[in-house]
Amino acid sequence: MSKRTRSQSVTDQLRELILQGTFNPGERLYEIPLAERMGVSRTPVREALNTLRIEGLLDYETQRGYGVREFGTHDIVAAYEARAALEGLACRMAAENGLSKEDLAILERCVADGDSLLSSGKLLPENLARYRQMNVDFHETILRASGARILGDLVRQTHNIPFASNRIMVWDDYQIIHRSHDDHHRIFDAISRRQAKRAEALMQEHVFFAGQVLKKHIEAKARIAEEPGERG
Amino acid sequence: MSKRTRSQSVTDQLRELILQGTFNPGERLYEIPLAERMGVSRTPVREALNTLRIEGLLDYETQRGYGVREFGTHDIVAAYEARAALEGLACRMAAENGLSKEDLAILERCVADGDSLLSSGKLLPENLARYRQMNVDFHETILRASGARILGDLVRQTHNIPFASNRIMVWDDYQIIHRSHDDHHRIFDAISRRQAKRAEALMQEHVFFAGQVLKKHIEAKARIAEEPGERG
DNA sequence: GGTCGGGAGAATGTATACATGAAAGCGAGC
DNA sequence: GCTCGCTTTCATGTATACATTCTCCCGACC
Repeated sequence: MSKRTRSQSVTDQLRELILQGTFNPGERLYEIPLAERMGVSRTPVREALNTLRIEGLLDYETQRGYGVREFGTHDIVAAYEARAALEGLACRMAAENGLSKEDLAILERCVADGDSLLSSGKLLPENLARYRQMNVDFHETILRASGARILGDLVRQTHNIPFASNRIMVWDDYQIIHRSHDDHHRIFDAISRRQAKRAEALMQEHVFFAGQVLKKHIEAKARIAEEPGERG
Repeated sequence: MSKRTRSQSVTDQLRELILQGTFNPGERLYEIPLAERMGVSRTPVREALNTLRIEGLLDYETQRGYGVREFGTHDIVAAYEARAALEGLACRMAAENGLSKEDLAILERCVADGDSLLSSGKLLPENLARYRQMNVDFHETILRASGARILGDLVRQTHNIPFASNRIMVWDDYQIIHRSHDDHHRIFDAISRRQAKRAEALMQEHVFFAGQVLKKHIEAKARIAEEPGERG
């Protein structure tokens, strides 16, 4: 593919580290140690820090440097609500405008691929990556088909929250995945028939629901992590 | 206030230049001429270009530099639709959570100030800046009161489109301004009474309508600019 | 003993030199 | 005459040296 600069590489690495929770919330990030860790000079590191600040992952104060922004369940839910509103809007616009043959084919393909991957009654671990890719393709195609580049830009930003990325999913419940893929069926149907309002409502609910699932997942995890210490 | 770095200063200057339409759509921006023009080295210019790229004002390709992104009426309308969805969501969340005494007081004050500035039956030119500030305060207070920092971040991005900033308004029609301020009255009422859904709908319409007004304004301008040449 | 002020150290901000890669023009060969 | 490829030129990418400012600590003065 296309060659990437050190800046881009460092940005991606650092973003990944932050999204994975490598750093503590509020932890300060110093340029020089980061540069040494990444094996580059301060220049690409500074560009990466600036980039991630604008993407909303870092806090910054003039002459005082960068710190990892703190996120709570509240922020994650809000990000999903925003994403639901934005993707719902994109879905409506796409349905109103009508999709190109090519985009319709991509969506149809996504739906069919999902059917196939889920046909065994569960999602096999070796199919995880393909399912995830299918999901990303589905959503990005609709965003693109909306004809409004800004919507994609904004949605991408809602992924820049730890745990909120569309690459993160709760995989342990087949029922939930199945329902989610059923949403795709219905969204595809609504878009094909140019039922704009229905398409919008379906997409809103689809994304909102994913956020609720993730929220419960995180809260359950937090409960498990806390409980062992205390006892009744 | 706080001291600003050259990078921040250059970023703000450059953003302003682009939003004002100083550069032609698609025009390439070279680092060295820009640096000379701004009286700084390439370093702050590069940071500014990177920042504005992420903000969505510039296009960029590796090893090929930056260009001014092209925007059409379509993009502006889409930005307003996105903003309507996001601010509507923020408004609903604010109404659901309930506002602090201080925030309620700010909104009340904004409404009263607007009444006062419009009481003469028109908006005097010398009151323009104050009205504009009032409008910004009103919207930002609600965004803050939503409790979701990401919503403010996203909305700010929708302003980063030429002509789409909340600082731009169509001032030549008192009726429209009056109606817009009447929206503020009703939004304040809905938020005070914790009528979340009503607050959301009002804010959506408030922003959407502003976008439509702006669209007509731009189209009218374009028509005037083109017509003199042809005669039928 | 507490507080204010100065200085040392360190981190960020900026400039500049150097490296890398892209694009365009010129020349040679087909 | 056209095309391919080399070379030159210039813009971007990166490293590094230097400037500025913040922070923290220590000492003097109240």
